[in-house]
Amino acid sequence: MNYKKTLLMPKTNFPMRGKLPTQEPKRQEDWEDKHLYEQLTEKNANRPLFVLHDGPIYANGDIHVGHALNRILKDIIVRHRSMDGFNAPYIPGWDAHGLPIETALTKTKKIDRKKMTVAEFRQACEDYAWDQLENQREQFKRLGMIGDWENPYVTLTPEFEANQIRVFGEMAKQGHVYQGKRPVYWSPSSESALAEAEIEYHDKRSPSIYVAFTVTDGKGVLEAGDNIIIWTTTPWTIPGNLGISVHPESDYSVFRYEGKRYVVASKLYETVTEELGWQETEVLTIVKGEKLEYVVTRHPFYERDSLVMTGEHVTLDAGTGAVHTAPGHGEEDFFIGGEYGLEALSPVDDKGVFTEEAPGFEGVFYDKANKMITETLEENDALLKLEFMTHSYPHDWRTKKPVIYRATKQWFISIDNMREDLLEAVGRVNWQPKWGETRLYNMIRDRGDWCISRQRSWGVPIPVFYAEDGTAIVEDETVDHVAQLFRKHGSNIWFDWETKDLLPDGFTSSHSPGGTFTREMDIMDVWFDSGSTHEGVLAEREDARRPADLYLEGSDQYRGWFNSSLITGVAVTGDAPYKKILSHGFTMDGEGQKMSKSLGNVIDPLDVMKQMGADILRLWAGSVDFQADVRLSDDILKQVSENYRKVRNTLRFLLGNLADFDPATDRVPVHELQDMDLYMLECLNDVIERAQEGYREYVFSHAYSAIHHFCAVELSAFYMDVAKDLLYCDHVDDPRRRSLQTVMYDMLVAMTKLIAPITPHTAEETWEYIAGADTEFVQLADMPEPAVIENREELKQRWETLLAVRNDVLKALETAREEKVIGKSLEAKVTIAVTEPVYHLLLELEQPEKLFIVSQVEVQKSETVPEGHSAIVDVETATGETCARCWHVKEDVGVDAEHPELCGRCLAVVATYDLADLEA
RNA sequence: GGGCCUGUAGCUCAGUAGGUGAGAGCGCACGCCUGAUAAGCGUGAGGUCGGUGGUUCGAGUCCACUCAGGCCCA
Repeated sequence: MNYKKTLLMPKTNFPMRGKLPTQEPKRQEDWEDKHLYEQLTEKNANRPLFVLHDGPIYANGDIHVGHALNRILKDIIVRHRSMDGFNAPYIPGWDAHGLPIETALTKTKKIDRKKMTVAEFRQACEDYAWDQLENQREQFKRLGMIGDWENPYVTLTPEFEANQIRVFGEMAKQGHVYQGKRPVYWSPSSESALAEAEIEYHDKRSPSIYVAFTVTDGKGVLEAGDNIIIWTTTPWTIPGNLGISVHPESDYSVFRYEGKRYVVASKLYETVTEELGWQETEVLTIVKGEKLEYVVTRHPFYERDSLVMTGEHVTLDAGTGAVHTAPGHGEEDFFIGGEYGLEALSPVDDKGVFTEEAPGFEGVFYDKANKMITETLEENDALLKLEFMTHSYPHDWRTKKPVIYRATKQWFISIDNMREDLLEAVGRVNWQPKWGETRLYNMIRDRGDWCISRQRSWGVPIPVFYAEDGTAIVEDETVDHVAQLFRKHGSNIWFDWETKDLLPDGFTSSHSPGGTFTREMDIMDVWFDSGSTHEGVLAEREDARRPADLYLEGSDQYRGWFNSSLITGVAVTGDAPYKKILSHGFTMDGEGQKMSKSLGNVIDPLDVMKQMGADILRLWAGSVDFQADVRLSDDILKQVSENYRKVRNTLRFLLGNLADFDPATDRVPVHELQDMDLYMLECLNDVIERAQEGYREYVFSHAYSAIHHFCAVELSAFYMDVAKDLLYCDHVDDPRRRSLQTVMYDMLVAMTKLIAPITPHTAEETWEYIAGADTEFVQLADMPEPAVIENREELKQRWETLLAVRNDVLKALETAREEKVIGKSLEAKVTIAVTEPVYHLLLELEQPEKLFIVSQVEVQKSETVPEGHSAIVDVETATGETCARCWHVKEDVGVDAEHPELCGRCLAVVATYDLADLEA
């Protein structure tokens, strides 16, 4: 007869394969329909708050794998903390202002900015931003993220803008805000500043000139009358020249030509003299660049000094090694000039025409002035050579005309007067990894002032008014008023309303006797937007708190959000807006190289979710050491899928074998558990402790490996393999079986909870199948507590010894298999010789053959065992008949005539079943 | 060029405060099972711990340099 029907085989509808790509979206809909997030916050309402403050994502484009990594990590934290005794809200954030949106709009959509007002254009930007937000929101939800998706924070909302204005006002009040000059890309043809992204390079024909600057004070290194030679392709910037830069580490040659002395970098001496066509030159001496610092030369045609400075930016691959420096006409020039206290002289107006600050050239277009200036240089005997060359030069991407560097008035945040406070605040923050502190510290220590002006449209206006005499008005009264207006009407009014309507009623100023005012048209750097989230979100919302417990972003944000938030936070509250910074690395390809379209090694998270499922991507994120850079490739995903399968099948096996187990009635108390089951409960305790520590300390890979290792090694390869015989063959109510199931049930519940933060879809799916699960969603349950077990150490040692014996048995069985003595292990009888203490352990086992999954075991004492082994194992064919039901080879098979194929044990079990029922 | 970081088996990770032979899982190879079956089990082969040179009785673990990657600046 077929006794298979009398076996208690695993029974479950939990599918072996998850079909994640199609199942996950349904589950996500279910979460939404049943308001899982609201249920969660309600349930945790009275628990301590844990605020993970979300850094805003820029509202443009599809999410990439970096976003996915960042947000999955955050979701793991939120989900875990929510199950670990905290109220952990998640408010997703979007950065919705800024140039990329302007660019996307003008580029992809057919919008002609020139035909619309600023306010209209800004409205178009806002519409676009909301569309992008919607798209990204769906993609994040597809990742399985839990959070307040209906009420995210968005930097373009009136409340947020109002708060941002207040941050600005507070900083102004404390004297951190000032107006200064700084060179920016300027397009005379558009009469506006351009961003880097609006520049394209084309070939341009330019004059190339060598100019001599005569030394007036050689500082004991050079002689008055010596001539430092510079080279430039923009003669028109000579009126703005205030200095000459040399490299401190390079050598400079002083040489004689036709009675005059000249200076160039030694490395370029040959090329320069050749270029100038000078022969019979004579090198007189060589000076290191740093010695030339503070040498004074005379401007070639103005009555003013030109100072020699040293800078690392000076290169020796072209020119003379002495660089013409005009702080108002170049970024590097500006910075080095700043170090030496030079002003950003920029005698050019909006149209690119020289002002009276450039005597002799007033009213001349800069490009036209090139010739005049060159002639003036020649008249002053300073021009050594003129020729023309074609080179790559920045152009306005819209008008295709060349652009220039021009210093304009900008608003700055002064870092100098708050640097000490910032550095101290850095010291009070908890950093993970530890080096984050050094990194941000160095950055704050070395950073210059923060230029917050942007000559753009799509952003928060700088709330400054100007009086008739040009005085800037930044007062509490005006700033607060603007903030209130923005909160009510949005910031578009800044561009729509009359200036007087933006000022408080009856506002007057002694600087405006006529009572008229104008307003600043620059907007704020978007880093000011995101840097204000602690005010606009943490301080504003009921479900948040400042300082946040945690900020978690990619390591690029030390320069970005961590930085800007610190500055505004310290200014507004006196301290950092975060208690802890956790940072993650970047996602590289399988070889550790950065992903790029051209290399074709980019992995799209949307594809991964479509093909494998969000839980696979999440499991990847949970498995890697994210504090350094992480790798992602098809092979890595394949491996993650394999590991997922292992965990999933383990859960499935547990479910299947608990089909007849009702925890309410079938549970066995801990003190009545079989020893092996108790040991496994102890193993579960271990996993719980390790996984919990991994989650709590933000080392998810430890939680992941603890869970996976437990499934693969402890459960699948050992416990469940051994348990099958008892589960299948024993009587349903056999206490040994119920003991097993009790532990398996606890394992199932605990494991489902433990995987929930990383793979919520799979966890919730499993939860649905668990009989007696007391919450609707596992997310609403709490993390498992380790069971109370006595003599844990002793228990562990006992079983570790037994498992070591088992290893030796398995090896011996494999050898026997190779020698064709046996096939499956149940065909074997093993003789195990062990030392005294182990001998007793084995004897204490009621049925040692179960542990080794063999049919018969004989235990012997041995004085010694070979080094590295626990036992001497001999394998032979078991004696007797194979029981048709339990497949063990037994001597007592056939004792009952009615069931000649059964062993005594199976006979007893079968006797309790109504076989007729089973046949039917 | 500067600041910070990473580099242990094909892959993902462990390697405690320097000290018995460098580990795990996955993958791979070979085999078993066919009562977890597009599953399960076993055994095995894989590493000059990026490289070089030091410190030390002894270094994957400390120091210097170097190579390769990465983030942020210039």
